[in-house]
Amino acid sequence: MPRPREFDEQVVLDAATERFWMNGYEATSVRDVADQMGLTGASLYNAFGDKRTLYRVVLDRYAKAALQSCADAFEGGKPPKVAIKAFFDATVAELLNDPQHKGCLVVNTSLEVAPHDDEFREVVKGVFVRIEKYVRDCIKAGQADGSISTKQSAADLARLFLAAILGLRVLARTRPERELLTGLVRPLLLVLEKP
Amino acid sequence: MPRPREFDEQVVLDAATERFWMNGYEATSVRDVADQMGLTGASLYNAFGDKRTLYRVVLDRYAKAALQSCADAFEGGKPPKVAIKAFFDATVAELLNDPQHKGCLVVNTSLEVAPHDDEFREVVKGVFVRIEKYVRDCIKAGQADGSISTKQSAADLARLFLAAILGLRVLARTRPERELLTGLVRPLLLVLEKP
DNA sequence: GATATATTAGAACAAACGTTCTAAAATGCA
DNA sequence: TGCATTTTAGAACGTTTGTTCTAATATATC
Repeated sequence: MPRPREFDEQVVLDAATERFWMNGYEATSVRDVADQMGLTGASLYNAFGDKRTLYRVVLDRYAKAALQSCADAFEGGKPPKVAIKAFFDATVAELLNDPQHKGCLVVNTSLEVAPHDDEFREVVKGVFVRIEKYVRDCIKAGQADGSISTKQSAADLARLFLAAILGLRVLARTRPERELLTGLVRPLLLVLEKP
Repeated sequence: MPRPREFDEQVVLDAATERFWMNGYEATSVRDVADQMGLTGASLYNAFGDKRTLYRVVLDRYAKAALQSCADAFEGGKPPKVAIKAFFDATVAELLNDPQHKGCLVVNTSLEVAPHDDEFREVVKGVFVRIEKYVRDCIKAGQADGSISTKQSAADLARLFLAAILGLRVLARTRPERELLTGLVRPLLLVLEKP
């Protein structure tokens, strides 16, 4: 029987996530990420394959967690408008609570690696589509129970909210100012109100 | 007197822009960009300094052009709401007309290089702040002449519009679908209407 | 306790990176 | 015409890259 691993897979993957998230894919060398994980290069390759495969694992884990927090926000049985407001409040809080202003790994990936890698493009696209769907279903429920205006289609409203979520996550990297992020959410929520 | 240059500076800078814009900073090698410019490595270093300095020139040129098109949209004397709608229509058209879906070089830079380079961070920040100001001044004018609702502050509305612009430019890279981009603009413009 | 098996550490690899050097080529002014 | 100066082309520089190889190490079963 083999010699057992000396590391905890979840712990070292958290470390790898941190490094890629902070520095980006290209700017992070295998030695960088291996050091942060506390592994030697050979152990990293043995356990996770090459750099790209490791990044894929890291991104999948991150995406899964992100979508889970979406599910928590939108499937908790809260009234639609409350759920949406809570989701944005949580997003803003999360972005402001990160002292390193790493933004969102999926958004970062969508601009850095997805453009020249179809597989990663599909991962990113899938996350965006799913977020959009969570929001759209929530808005539809609100329109059905009369709490949300039907002046605009749920599809278009969800599209706008998706764009705002991405815009938030871009701004959080360059201008992580509380007033900016909280301020833009205020008029956004207004589009849900009836005239 | 010196031997004259064989290349047109504006032409080769356009070529460099294309390459960096398409591939990103880290994923573009000096040989890549020199080939696209039609220059040898030595000529490139002689004329523009190192890779980072060249990227800085490229980004500055791009930012200047982007802000000029903002000025054109917002300082043409059009009624505020018309100007804003025209600006978004032009943005969407520009993003959809690019078959390579390169998005926006400033936004790309804001996530790839700005996070670990203070100088570039300031450039990106400056562009975002200026765009926000164009929009804010336009909205203020609309609120003053009564054509735009005063229910939300011009500051917050401009923040939302800035986030939407950035969201548009992120989405255009992964999901360059006309219905998505035009659809999200519809409810956005609604927040300007009076109740 | 010996064997089989997987992990480890660190050296080693070729390729690609950003950058600089060497010489030849080309110009305007003396 | 020749001098001074700059650009050019392409080889060359030392690093760093992603990846693999070589041994030595450590365990679970026999």
